[in-house]
Amino acid sequence: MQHYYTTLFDYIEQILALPEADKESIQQTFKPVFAPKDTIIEAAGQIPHYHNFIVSGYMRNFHLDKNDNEITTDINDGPRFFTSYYHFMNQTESNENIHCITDCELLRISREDVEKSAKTSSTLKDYTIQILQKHLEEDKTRINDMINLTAEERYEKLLRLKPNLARHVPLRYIASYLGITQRHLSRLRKPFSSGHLK
Amino acid sequence: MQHYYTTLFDYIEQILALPEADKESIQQTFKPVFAPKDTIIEAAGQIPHYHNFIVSGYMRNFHLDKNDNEITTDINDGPRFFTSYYHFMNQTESNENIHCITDCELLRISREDVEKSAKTSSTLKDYTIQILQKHLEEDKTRINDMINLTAEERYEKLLRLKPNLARHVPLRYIASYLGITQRHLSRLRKPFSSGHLK
DNA sequence: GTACCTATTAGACATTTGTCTACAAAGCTG
DNA sequence: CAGCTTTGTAGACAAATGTCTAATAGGTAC
Repeated sequence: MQHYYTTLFDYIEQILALPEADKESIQQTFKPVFAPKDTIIEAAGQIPHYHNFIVSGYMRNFHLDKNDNEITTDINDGPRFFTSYYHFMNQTESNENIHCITDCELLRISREDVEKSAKTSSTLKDYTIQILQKHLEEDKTRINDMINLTAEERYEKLLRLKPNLARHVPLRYIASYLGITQRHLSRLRKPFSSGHLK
Repeated sequence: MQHYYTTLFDYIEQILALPEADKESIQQTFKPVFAPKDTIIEAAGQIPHYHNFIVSGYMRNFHLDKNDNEITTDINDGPRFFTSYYHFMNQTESNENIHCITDCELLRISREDVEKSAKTSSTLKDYTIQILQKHLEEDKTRINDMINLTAEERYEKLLRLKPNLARHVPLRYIASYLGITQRHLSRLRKPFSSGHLK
């Protein structure tokens, strides 16, 4: 299980130095979990129990709209954090399901252990701020892309930034994530499929 | 100028208790500024100097696309913070202009004073985390709306949540913010203009 | 007041995207 | 292998949205 932690440490240390004491605290509070494909690790209508770090694998957020269609609002792969953060922190009912699209290796920490760590670690808040800043910037980029780019450009960009995504994530999730129908994504993919993509 | 600070204190205290010492520190580090209509308080291509709190007035973020068209990515009114936060914190070059659409009353703090406050205030980080969480949740809602709602529904929602906005903000900014052309917004507005809107 | 802006609306037409439906390919089960 | 389900593709048409252009209305300067 050690590679779970080295992945997390590497991820954090890209942003911020991580004192040895914090590493030990992380090893005690973050529990490794293997979630097989199609596990729902947090369900809509419930208060999120854990803050999740994806070591490896693909996950998504989704909810049901008024017609019971699944709306996929986010898709990501490890390594990175992936949590209904606001509802986890405030312990309010989340409206989103967190779904393992593939087998996933996770590290997760409970709300109580976050509280405890906040008392012992002097750097936890700094790290939290950095992560929130990073996610905020990602979301701003995504909003800009929704405003500026056509559906085709958004799809092209997604392929460019995450070339393996289409190999692991069903297209209907990707279509929803891009804000278009599956019919239209299929149309957009046609030019790509002849040649450089198999 | 005291109403500037009471507005900020009220805003913060909706979220978190604000010790008297922090109030004093805020009065020393946040400077009141009156920015007349059409002031650009931070320009694209430069490192943001200040973290801004809008006491009153309407502001927007915009940048130029490849064809030199203005893209408005955000519009907000006071009271709230309004800053290119990521670039302000990391002191990197921002790609966005911050523009006062109307006369604006602002409180702003320099990067150096943020550093200083971080050392004296024990609650600054907590407050930063809360604000970031709040803004992150707002952005997630906006992404969801871009995915789920039609242009008409987004416009209707904007009118509902900010009924005064259309009275103070030119429609071309609103169109860009909604991710549509001005031509199309004009089309959407037609049903509204007969009757309940003057 | 006249001339000149700027903001907004709108017609005509093109393009993008959605809806509904059907079908084919791939995977799963017994 | 046969049957079933899931996933992706696609035709035909409709609706939403963009492009280009022009027109109108308000405000501002002189």
